[in-house]
Amino acid sequence: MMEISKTYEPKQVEEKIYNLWEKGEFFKPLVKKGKKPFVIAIPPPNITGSLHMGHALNNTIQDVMTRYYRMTQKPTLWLPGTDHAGIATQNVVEKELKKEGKTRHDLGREKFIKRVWQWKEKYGNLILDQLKKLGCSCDWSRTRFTLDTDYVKAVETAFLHYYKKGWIYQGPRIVNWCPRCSTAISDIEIKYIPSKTKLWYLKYPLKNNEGFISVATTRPETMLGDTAVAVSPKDERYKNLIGKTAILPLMNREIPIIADRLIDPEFGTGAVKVTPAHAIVDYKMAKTHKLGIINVIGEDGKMTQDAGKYAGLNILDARNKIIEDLKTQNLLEKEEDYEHSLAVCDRCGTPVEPLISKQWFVKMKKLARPAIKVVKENKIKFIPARYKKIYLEWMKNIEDWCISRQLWWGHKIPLEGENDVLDTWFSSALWPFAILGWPKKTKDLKTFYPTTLLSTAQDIIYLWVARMIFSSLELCKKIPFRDVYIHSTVLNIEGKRMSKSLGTGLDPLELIEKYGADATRLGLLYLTSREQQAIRFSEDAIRASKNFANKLWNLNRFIQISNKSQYSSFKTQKLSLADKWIMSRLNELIKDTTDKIESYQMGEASRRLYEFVWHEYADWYIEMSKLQENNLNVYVFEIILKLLHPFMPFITEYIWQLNHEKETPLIISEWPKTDKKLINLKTEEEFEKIKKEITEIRKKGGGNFKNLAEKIFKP
RNA sequence: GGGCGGUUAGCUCAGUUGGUUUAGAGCGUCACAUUGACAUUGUGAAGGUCGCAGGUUCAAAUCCUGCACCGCCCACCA
Repeated sequence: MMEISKTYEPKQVEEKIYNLWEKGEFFKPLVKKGKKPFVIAIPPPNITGSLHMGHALNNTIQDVMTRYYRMTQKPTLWLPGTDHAGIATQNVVEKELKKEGKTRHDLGREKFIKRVWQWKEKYGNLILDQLKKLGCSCDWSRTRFTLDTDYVKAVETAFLHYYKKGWIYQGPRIVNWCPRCSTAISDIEIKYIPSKTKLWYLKYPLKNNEGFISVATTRPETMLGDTAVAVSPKDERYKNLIGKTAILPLMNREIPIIADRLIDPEFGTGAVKVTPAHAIVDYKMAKTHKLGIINVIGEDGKMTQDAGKYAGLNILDARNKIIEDLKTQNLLEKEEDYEHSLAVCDRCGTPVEPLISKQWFVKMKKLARPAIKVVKENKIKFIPARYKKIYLEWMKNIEDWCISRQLWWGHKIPLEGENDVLDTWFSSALWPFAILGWPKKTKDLKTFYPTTLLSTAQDIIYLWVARMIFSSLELCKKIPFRDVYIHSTVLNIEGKRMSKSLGTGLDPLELIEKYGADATRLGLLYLTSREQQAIRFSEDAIRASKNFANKLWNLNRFIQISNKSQYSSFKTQKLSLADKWIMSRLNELIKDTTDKIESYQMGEASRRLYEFVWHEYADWYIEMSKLQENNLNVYVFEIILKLLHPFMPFITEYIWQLNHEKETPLIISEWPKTDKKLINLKTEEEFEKIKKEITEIRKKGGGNFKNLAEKIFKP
């Protein structure tokens, strides 16, 4: 090592160092007897995905934890992989086909699936390569995919297990239907967007010419399937109408007027049309009041034969026609502008159509009970703790889970003659144990299950976290993980969600390119704090971290080229006040960093490290070492490299390698231990006083440091 | 409609169980500095009635109540 460049160049270092780690197989766990392993199953990114800021943060967090525990010499395993992502992937490939002027039906099921696999081979590992650029130390030899042969076995086993227990049943039942994806979707795959529409007030004549009852609706086209009118039992206005009969206009069908507590007397006229086939609440009322159920909208989004003369029309045309017809019959009382939340498909944004369909469901009651218990009793801990309440609330009110999807890409439902596939999340729910070999009793499963930590985003708690918990408890009789860490959402500087489609996204790979992986990682963490629900991304933090990397680089340069002698061994009796001070501060730092990492306060840890390295070690100790006979520069610096390694793995390893070429690489070196005897608050106080005196002298424009130097440097 | 988080220097954020006479950091701004690494630097400075209104306390950015604004999640607003 002759010449070292004046600035740190991440690009020349990162790939080289990553290859060195992979070659050395340091990402594989070293299993030692009697040592409890630390294990993370990665939230498998969709094969359609590319790294976004949320991934960058979440995987940095996981890598910090992994690298830290690896250095504490625990057997440490971070399991990677990808998710086949049913709807998402199918949509992407369908879009590709569309460019060729084809639909999936032109290809047929078999050829289409083949095509998706081709797509997967080509692009499916892109995101894993991006994780490598970030520095993630996953055990790539254990990479899994949710449609691997073994994984398919696991899914089948799980399905049959539930089936044999009688917990799986088939509809018909009302489901959320996406007409564009032409599949059922679950409640949590819906999102709501604000939408401007009209509220139409329709007049339904009462039998025997006794007048009218008015109902308000945003969906007049569904009236064709009405089988009742409902009012609140508390509503005085309608008391005498309950039990009477109304005539459904346009269809001339007699329908009862019922009372149900689900009706809010404040809304509209207080009377509501009941369409059990096309509204979830109405379906519930139909069950309690034993009402008829009439399908007037089909799975293709068009009016069915039961819609009479409107059959075959699409929804909007039918709506307009019906409004027109009601107007001519003088049955439209009024219409007003109305804003409400429109339910749309989370994947494609198409308005969701609730309809009756034959689907597969998992009964949730019995699965939920133990999943509530383990969280209530803190067998599984949520961090931040507030998510515990959110989880429990959802689990307590859980509905049966619609697990069939009318897609081609996914796990086929094991049953004769079934064409449907399973909800992607049914397979993701098995992730932490399926990737370790379940249902086979593998060595890995025995050694590494249950896992230690699940780190993920808050929007996935129900969709995924909850389902892993009940699946594992039922199928493995074990919790899937001990801690659930919910990281902050990364917003842009305006406080808006980062999103590619909104143009508010920022590509972490560009940041890595521009500032280096270490700076990207440290900068992101620097912005976070454990309890924070959201953080605003600011490129300044990444830029500052890049400068910090450079500072570290130059600290090394200085230490290497300075010809000061180093203390060969560390002996307390010979130390100067400055030495005692830095040792005291250093040992406090070791303790703080350790505590903060273990309690998921990585933002705090990174800020603390930054502060110490730059403003205590560099600005004071290194500066003073220039005046002192012997010093502890190297000793302190090597501990700093270790403490920083989980946060900035590339630069720390590189510097370490420059100085320790043939020794143990930093990645598997031993995490430093605190020596409490060296923490001395009196020394620190004394030193702080001198720092203040020096600052005062500087303010006055310099002066004589001789007396102070005596105090500081004399051993 | 319910639940939750936030509101501290121009910007992004710290501030541990309420208490070291001047509330911290990074970025930005200003002044000065090239004397053993780093100008991606060093030294120093300016900049805050801690969202608003009450309350508890000897003492509140920190606890309580109400309100406002921003954001997130949930929900059967027809």
